Amino acid sequence: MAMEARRSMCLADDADPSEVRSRIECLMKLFLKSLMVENDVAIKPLSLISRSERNAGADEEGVYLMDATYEKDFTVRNSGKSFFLVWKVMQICYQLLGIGKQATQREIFYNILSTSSSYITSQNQVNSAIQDAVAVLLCTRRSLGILASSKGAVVGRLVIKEHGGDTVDCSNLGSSSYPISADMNMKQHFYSDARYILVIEKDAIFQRLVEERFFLKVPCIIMTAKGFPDLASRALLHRLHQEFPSMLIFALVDWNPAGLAIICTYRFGSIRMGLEAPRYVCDVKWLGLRNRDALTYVPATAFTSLTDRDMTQARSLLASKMLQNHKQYKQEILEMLTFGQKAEIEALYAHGYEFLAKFITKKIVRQDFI
DNA sequence: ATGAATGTGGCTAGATTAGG
DNA sequence: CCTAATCTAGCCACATTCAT
Repeated sequence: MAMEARRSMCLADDADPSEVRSRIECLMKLFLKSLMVENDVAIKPLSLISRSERNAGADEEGVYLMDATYEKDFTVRNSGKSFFLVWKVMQICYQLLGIGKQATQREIFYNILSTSSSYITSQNQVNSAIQDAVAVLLCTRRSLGILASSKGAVVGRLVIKEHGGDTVDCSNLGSSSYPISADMNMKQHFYSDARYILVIEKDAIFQRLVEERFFLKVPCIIMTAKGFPDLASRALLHRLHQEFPSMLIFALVDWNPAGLAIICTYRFGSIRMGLEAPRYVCDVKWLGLRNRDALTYVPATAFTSLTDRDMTQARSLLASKMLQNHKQYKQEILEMLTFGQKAEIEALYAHGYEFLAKFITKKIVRQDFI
């Protein structure tokens, strides 16, 4: 305990390209030096911030990592591949930064596939190598020139002025929405007269609200990441939160453990990306569906039983560090476990298609969120 | 031809297992 | 204890296959 208390919070820098490049050069020099020591040739291991639960902490602001490290050693059996991939990622990033370009995870995957295909079998390996690179260099993915590709969309009372000069009014897109692009970085300017930001779990529900032009009735910005939030959507929400700190942010998710997990990812971030988590989190409120909503509005036939997996996820959420100070969230999930059932947002359609908008409006007016 | 069912892939988180 | 490697799960988009 005393050991942990002494550990300090660790954060990845948003360093500029030359700084990142010099960190990579520095590592490479140390690596080469280790090979040239007379009578004691050795391959220097890489030192990374540990992304294990033990090295994580959580406070009101969200998840963070402390400074415990581990060594990724080329000479240890089974570690060679992952050791190589981290270097490979750093090499690609070094080149990207040199020419001032950026690439998505997917592009980096194909890049490695085309040059060193025997080292990888799936994108997952490259993704974790990228996270390892962040943990070695202590700089953000963005500063490495890695873009987070996105599946999210945004609509409503938001005007986006591109750096180049193009202006998009997200309240005037007809029945379409504005895709959250991978490089929504610090260059755009945002203008808005909204009072709320609505984060919707499911695209189908999002589309319904777009169709009804819900943002005309309630002054809001509506966004969705279409399922589990990707980094780009989280980054946009974080940015909007900073631009418009007075706007309240609400999340509308299914009434199941995964719904809360989605809220937690927006609200607290994740341990895996703990070094960057503080750059993505924002104060999301849980609007619905919650226990009382489900019991009040969801017809009995629309409930389904919690699966083993749901219950595992629920228990893991209850035990997680980030929820320890959030009694209300824990209470909700406990009640869900007791009830043993779950329900989807679509279940509200039992009261007609217009009910969804009424439901959301009522919840906001009554300040019924946690 | 049309629309439903099925499969694949991309993204995320987390669980599991083997091994030190 | 720890990590690496591999799976699973949920979400969606998109493509393919299958039955009408």
